[in-house]
Amino acid sequence: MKIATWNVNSVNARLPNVIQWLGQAQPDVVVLQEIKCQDENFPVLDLKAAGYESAVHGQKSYNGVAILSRLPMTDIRRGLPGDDDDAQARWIEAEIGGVRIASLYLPNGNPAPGDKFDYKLAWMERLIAHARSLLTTEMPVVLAGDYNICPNDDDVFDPIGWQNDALCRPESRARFRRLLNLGYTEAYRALHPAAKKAWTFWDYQAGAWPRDLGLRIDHLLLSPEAADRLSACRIDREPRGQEKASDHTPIWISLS
DNA sequence: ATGCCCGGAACGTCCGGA
Repeated sequence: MKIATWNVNSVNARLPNVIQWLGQAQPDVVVLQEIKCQDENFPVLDLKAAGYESAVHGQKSYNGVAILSRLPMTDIRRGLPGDDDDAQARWIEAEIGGVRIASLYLPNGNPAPGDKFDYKLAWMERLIAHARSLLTTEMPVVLAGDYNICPNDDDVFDPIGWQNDALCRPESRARFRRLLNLGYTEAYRALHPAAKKAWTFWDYQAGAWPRDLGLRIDHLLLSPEAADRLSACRIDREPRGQEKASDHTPIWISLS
């Protein structure tokens, strides 16, 4: 089972890139972030023609997450539990082929400190609580998406310059480590512990892509039952170099 | 380094992104 995550920075602006990549990479499941559209504007029919069913949790203009799957999806749940007043569409999960798979878009949190950083940290507390509860199902769990966290200094092109950014601050990293301490495995580092410049994001500005100044912020976290089946994890840089690219590129795992 | 870019909403520019 091949599972990918990709922050597409508007699914409608990115549709040709997404369709092409699906045909080339042949993932079974892709979780998307920043679809930037309401449910009724999600390109369900184009993706169905490409072989994928869609589960969507959209929002006007900002945020929005979705799951694309070649296999049937059941028990679809929208919204991260823990705050009924949270209107931001950043979480959707479904059961697919015996695996519970989530698409998450963790808040950016800048500027820090501030209200947005407080929201990020509070969202992470809810994520930790929900991730803990999912472990009790004894089903393989894959929590995939844009975490907006560089877990360590190797995951940012300029760790000193970014040390006070919400993506790198110790409060953000500490909560990410708490997720791992629950028993989750971060797939890329598990298989590539010493890899450098394994970026998944390059800013549109300042020539970040041609200069290879990036961040590693898109992650797949695996419960023990899923981690036991992890056989590959790769970052596919090719889509970032295309015309009209997203600022993120896909990262995928294979489960045996 | 956040001025540079990009998408959405909207139609002039601002917000959000990371």
